Amino acid sequence: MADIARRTEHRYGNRPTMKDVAARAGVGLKTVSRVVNGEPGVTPDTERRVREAIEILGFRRNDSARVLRKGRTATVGLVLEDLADPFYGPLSRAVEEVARAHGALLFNGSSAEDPEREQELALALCARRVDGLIVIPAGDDHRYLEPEMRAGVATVFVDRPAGRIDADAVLSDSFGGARGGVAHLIAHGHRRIGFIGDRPRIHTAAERLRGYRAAMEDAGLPVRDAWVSLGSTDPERVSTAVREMLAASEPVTALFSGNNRVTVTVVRALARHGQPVALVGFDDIELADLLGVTVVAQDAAALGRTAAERLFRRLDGAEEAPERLVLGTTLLARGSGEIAPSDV
Amino acid sequence: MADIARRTEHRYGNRPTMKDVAARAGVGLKTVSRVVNGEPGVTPDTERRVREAIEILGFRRNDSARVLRKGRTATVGLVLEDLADPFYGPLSRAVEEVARAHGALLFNGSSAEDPEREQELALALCARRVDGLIVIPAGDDHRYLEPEMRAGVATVFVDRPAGRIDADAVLSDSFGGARGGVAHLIAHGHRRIGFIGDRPRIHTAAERLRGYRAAMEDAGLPVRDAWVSLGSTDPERVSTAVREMLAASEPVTALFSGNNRVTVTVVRALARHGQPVALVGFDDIELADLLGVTVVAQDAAALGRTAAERLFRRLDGAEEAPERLVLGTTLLARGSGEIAPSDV
DNA sequence: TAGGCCCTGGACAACGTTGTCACCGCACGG
DNA sequence: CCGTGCGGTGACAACGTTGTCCAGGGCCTA
Repeated sequence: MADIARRTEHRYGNRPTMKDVAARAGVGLKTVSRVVNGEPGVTPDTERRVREAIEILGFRRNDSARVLRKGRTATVGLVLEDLADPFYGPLSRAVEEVARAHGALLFNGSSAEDPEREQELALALCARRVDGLIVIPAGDDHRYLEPEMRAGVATVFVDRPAGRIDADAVLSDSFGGARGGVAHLIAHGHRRIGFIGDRPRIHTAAERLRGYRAAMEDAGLPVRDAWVSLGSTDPERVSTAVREMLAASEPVTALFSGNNRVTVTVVRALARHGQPVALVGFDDIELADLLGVTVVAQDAAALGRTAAERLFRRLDGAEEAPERLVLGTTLLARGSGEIAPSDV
Repeated sequence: MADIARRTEHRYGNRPTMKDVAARAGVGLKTVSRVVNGEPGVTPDTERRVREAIEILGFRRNDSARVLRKGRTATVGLVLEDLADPFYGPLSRAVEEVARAHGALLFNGSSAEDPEREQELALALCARRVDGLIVIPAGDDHRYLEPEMRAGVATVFVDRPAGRIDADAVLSDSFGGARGGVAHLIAHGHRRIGFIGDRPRIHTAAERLRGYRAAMEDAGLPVRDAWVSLGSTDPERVSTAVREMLAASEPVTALFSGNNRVTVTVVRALARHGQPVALVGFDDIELADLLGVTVVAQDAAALGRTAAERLFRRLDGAEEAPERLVLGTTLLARGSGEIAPSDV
């Protein structure tokens, strides 16, 4: 009686366990375990009785207990920046597909570009004993993950490299992509080009800025301070930056925008502006083809897939040294990047 | 010795446990547990020794064991259709935010619109003993979840209702939204309006079709078979449907598209078509404002938030009867829906 | 100074599963 | 006819944590 009362108030509700199934089927506990796990050494008749009992009781194995015993969770965690950002959806989905192929489930979490929240999330996932972790860094110091990695949590960084530790990273070629995009504008006759990017402490943002400067320098062009704007991707800020660059004493005739969110705002701002202004954006955007927006596209799904494959190779025992993989970008010319300078 | 060897080959690598911490700090196991969980009854000095040991050993509590003991996992699962679809990103993010506020982590999985995969995923999550489940149904029979729900897994369906079981559901007003969108076209003078939607076994697709028919009937307009196209959202198929409707013996002068993916393809197809054709789409799309696409917008984030809040209310003990919540839609007039019929 | 109480700390069982090992009965070979 | 081997089965410990309960010591009060 007391026993029943205790079970009833237990939080799982009243889930049957293997013990219950065993009692019902009139067999031993271990035999149930064997049937559930498809292990050999059970007569067809016994197996049938066990399966009946499972069916009747609605038993489902408790993977928490299984994990505790086996040590592997068949679970990986993905810490990204913002699941609502259209760039991360395909990336996450690609990771999921690879995980699924390896029989693993996926935890998703957004850091909201906050280093503390990234750490909190990553460590919570480690406490859940994920087998592996894929992290899109928000912070620039990942030493907090060292004990975890030593303890066997496979870890791969994506989109941006890890800070202050040696770890796998899968990146897009931000520097080369931006350099190529800006060179494209220069090739179309532009000499005063503006750069509107994200906060420079974000690795990709800094790399793209570096690519912009490199392309300008390659062409022997100066870069005025008024042509570079870095900061949040807040539409208000970006719109202001666009307005100021177009109204500066040496106004720009073309813009390079540092990521998809900036590009969206810039496109809107330019639509309100009367004269045509050339634009190349980093990251592809849905419907950008119809709007004729030229972009430097990166393959988000490939980033996710590559990172996940590397993760599972490690989980399968590969002992390679940490490596940095860089994926190329593609310039998609659609019109906005091929507009000629309006004055000169 | 044998003990050490066994530990070493254990899959966690060599993670310290509370026992190890206790030994190191020279206290009892339970005292470590108390410190880790912030329970009272530990002198500051003892606590300090324990914390030092934790720091040195790099201990992190094993939540699998904790879960086994406590019965609650502080974990919820979200089964959606495709994380790469821009509609589901914000929804997922909204669920995550609510989960985070309740101290829970989120499993994400995509069913790829495959009922079997949906079931497989949902049951795998139940085996992991998620406290709750949010499901965007791919299938139309969810009786397989009955044992789980009886066993205490809180379950809320989103975007589409559950099939053959009584459960909470949070939906957008597909019927009303479509009816309003089509009425908008009619109000602008259209009498021959085409409908291009998703497979009709999907609840929302069927509802939107019903809304279309209702609006036409309200206005006393006939609906020709050639004006209705249902099937996959494959661009090939949708483009063909657009072409055929515009070339039919009674060609349509306006189109209503059933969801974001269809709309994207329709916009592309109409861009290739010479004459202007009116269009209203269900679901908002990024940059649709710049393209001037009139849409019936639903609030994906609100769907996710509402569902998650309901889930956690249940987890907090609310014993309300299953309920169906319907969220309204908003018609955003941007130009494409206000084009007058080209002939008549 | 004795008695009781509170505060701190630890021993032990339990959560539900899996790995190890030993047992039982039967067939087969010597 | 008995030993050997093997296939089928179950008892038991262990995974790492938390809840229960008890022990010991210091302090307060009568």
